[in-house]
Amino acid sequence: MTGSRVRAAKGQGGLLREQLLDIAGQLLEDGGAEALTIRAVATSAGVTPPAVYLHFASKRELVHATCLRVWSSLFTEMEAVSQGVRDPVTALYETCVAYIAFGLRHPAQYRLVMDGEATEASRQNEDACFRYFRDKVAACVDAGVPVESPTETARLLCSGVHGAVCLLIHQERDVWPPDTARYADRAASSTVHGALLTAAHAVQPSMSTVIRSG
Amino acid sequence: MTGSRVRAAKGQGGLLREQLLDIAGQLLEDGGAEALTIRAVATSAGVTPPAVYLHFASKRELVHATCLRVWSSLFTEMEAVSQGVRDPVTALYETCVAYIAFGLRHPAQYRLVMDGEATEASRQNEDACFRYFRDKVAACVDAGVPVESPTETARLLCSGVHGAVCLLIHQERDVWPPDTARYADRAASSTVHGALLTAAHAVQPSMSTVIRSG
DNA sequence: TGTACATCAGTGAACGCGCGTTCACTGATGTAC
DNA sequence: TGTACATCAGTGAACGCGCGTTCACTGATGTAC
Repeated sequence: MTGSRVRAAKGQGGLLREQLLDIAGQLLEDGGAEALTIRAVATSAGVTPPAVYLHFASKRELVHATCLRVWSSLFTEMEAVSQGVRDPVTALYETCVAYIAFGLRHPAQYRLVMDGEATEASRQNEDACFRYFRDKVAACVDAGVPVESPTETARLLCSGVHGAVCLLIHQERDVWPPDTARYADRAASSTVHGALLTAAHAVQPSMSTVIRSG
Repeated sequence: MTGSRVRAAKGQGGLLREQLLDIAGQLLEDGGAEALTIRAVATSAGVTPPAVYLHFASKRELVHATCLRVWSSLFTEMEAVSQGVRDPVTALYETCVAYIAFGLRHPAQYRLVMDGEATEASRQNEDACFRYFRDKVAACVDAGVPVESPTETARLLCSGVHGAVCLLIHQERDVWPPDTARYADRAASSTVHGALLTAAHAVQPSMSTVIRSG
């Protein structure tokens, strides 16, 4: 792809590492997980495949490093939206919207970190994500929202936003749904409502409980 | 695996087709999607790889036929649980539980049909699944549950149950959560609550709306 | 200031692997005469 | 009743493919003397 690359200066071999990660992200974005191969990354960087092994011990490590970048972006975006939001339930809602929006903007990246093989670091990041939601729930509890188990509630939230992302990623983009932002909104709303309501009184839904709620 | 297979009688070549599909399902169950190869299916059936091509034109068609079987099982199980349930919201809830339970019982199959490449038939089945949920929502509407858009609500339901399945599939089985049945229950409850509540008054959640609901 | 040397960022060719798939062939079995 | 033949369910060996990875090598550059 590139072709005209100048060899890095003596102490600057590490530059290629960053470049390779940039390219890995781009390949992922353009062609999904199966487009992310050592050969493609190397070629696109204007370098031969063995050069990749100067910076990553294996493909696994390249993928792993790519995943860490994705997690990092996700956390950054989630933290940004709830800054300065007073109402903790609204903050939780905004966090969900940010999560869903991130997944939709970077579908291949999202799939990679969620469906990829479970390394120790990936498990730690998933855990951090879960804890992030749980802390947001705890803030709601502090503000008086009735929640039996913040842990269980956080799981419901993770499940809800993940499902919303999956469903939208899976669809052909231009066909469905007509309004992505609206869908993300509704999905986040549904997730928060459902999780907190279920957390408040752990009962199976029936017509009476739902109608009363409406 | 098998080894001692007797060649099918003259008119009975089709028997192998069914056997191959059985084996494909088993391989999927045991080793996930990447264990499903022409060679593995053939070997496990006690037959050579080219024999598979007597019954399937390509690997793609074998996978496709496997997917159709999975969809069929899912539909059967969903239809079974809501038979004879009076309360339409409860019926909807039971349908969600059945969906989630199916996904947890057949994780590899579930992933294959959901994440696999989109053929025309797979799109039709997804659509049928979506319509199934929408019909259940329509039944709620008929019974007086306030729902702005059954279509949008059905999407939220699909999203919710899908997320619940994904999250549980993704975890190591014995580690989390402690009680799978309870989780399925809560996730279904949360999904139905959230979807119907969001459908009733399409607002973003805030502390006031949630506390009033609880 | 000149020169030998170690270091470092790469190259080029090749390896083995498992995969889907193809092709020419085989051997049993029902059927027509 | 016997025999030639078409049919059909397979076999066995091989193909090309792209992949991750390895190995011996190269050529520029900073550094020690």
